[in-house]
Amino acid sequence: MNDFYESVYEVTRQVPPGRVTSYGAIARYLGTGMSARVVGWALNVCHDREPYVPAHRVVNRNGLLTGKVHFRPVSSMQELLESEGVKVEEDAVVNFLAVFWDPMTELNNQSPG
DNA sequence: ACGTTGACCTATA
DNA sequence: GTATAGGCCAACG
Repeated sequence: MNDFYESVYEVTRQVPPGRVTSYGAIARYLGTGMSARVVGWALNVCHDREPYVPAHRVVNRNGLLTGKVHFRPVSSMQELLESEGVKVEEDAVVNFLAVFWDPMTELNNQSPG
């Protein structure tokens, strides 16, 4: 698999439980060289990746579980998030701004507390 | 090789 | 805030 995909999974796995990030955030973190669409595709094939990729922790910039339709069962994505503490209503993350996790800000310059 | 589609984001009115 | 248009890259037909 291309290093690009691995990078996407790397960042996705970096997302802590109880938090969520957006495709664009991952794309931008990698270097905006690619589009957020490709990130989604990488996550689409994540079901075949070796380590477990918490793709359910990735939502669009609106916090909507647009990718839930690709989970089996479809409700697994929401159940997984809720199981981690992320409340979900109407296929949308509750308090998205609070649980929002940005790799380019969390990984680049981790606040010392 | 060409055209269409897709787990998206950004800019403009 | 809502609605419309463009860009980006990869995979499928």
